[in-house]
Amino acid sequence: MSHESKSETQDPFHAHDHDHCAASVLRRAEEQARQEGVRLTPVRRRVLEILLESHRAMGAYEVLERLALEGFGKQPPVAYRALDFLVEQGLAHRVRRLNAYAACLSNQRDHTPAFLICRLCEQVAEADTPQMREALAALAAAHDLTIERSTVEILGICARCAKAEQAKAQDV
Amino acid sequence: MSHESKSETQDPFHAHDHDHCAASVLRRAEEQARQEGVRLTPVRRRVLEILLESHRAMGAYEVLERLALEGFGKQPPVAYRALDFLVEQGLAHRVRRLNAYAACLSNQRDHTPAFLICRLCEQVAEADTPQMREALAALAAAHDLTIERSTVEILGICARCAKAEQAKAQDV
DNA sequence: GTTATTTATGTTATATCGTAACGCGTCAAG
DNA sequence: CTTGACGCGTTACGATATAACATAAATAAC
Repeated sequence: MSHESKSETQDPFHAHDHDHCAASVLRRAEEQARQEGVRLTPVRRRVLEILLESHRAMGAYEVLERLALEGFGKQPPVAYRALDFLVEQGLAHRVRRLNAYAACLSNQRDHTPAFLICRLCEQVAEADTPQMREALAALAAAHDLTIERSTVEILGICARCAKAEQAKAQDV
Repeated sequence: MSHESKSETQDPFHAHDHDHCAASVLRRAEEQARQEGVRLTPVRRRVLEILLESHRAMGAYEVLERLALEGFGKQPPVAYRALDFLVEQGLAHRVRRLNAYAACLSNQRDHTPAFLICRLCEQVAEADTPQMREALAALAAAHDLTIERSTVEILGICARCAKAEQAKAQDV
């Protein structure tokens, strides 16, 4: 198995070493928790692992179902609290268009990436470019608004799914 | 009353002729409905008017309450349907961060503006710049994603509220 | 080491947001 | 003047999210 992945810019829409990518996020989570004096408890860690199983964004209730099966609490706050913790720590992100959560794949502590969402396979990629940061800053400046948080989400169809769709259309 | 407003880029965070701004949107709505062969029925028109009363984004149930008081239906679908219609026609936008809706203040038929939201006064401005469009396109291209829809929302504090906060702090 | 304090987990209950499905009325086309 | 599409209203429900409180575990104070 090749380890060519630059853990900086994982892109689920293209081939990557997922085991490596998941493990590296978990390692970072542990280290970060130690450093910041917060606790990566079993539920919290497990939720992160669950999110890391795929690059799909998962709804809170979907996560909760998994937790319940594994002997954790069965009520919504259990999932929401763990997810909120992960989001606060920058270990996961909330994808508003989907009312769902995805593990953070970057190494940066405080970043507000853009999300690229494939409507068909539901995979989510994050991206953080200077160009976008500048565009956001320019907008805010033009309106005299002090930025506190920003949301950038792009919904579309990834290359892999586009190709698959085309193939399907040909078959008919 | 001065009519200096360029109906292209209304900015609720700064002084503008609101009556003019609301009236011009309604005029556009009527014309557009005629042209596209869709009907701006009483409920639909009223919802647009309600949204236009302020530059705040309103929740569906908030709109519904108003409709109920005025003798329209009292059940959620009444509000959601009218709002969906307005969004489809590009006469209103959905602000995802707030789970709420705001009247469209631009004249463009199909546009996907960025939203600037003040956390304190809850006013919402829309903005559509080439720089942002390019940043979005670049992101999508970099990930081989075909854009279908995009969401850009900036939450912060507008100049007016920032000033007010400062004044309050001084008083203490 | 024991006690006090904080933090986390689990619960019940409820709020908030959104939609499916159906019946009736209205309007425009033939 | 009928028929078919559309819109409005309803009931009922599903999905998402949070408040409030009890218990247990971890950390801090003594």
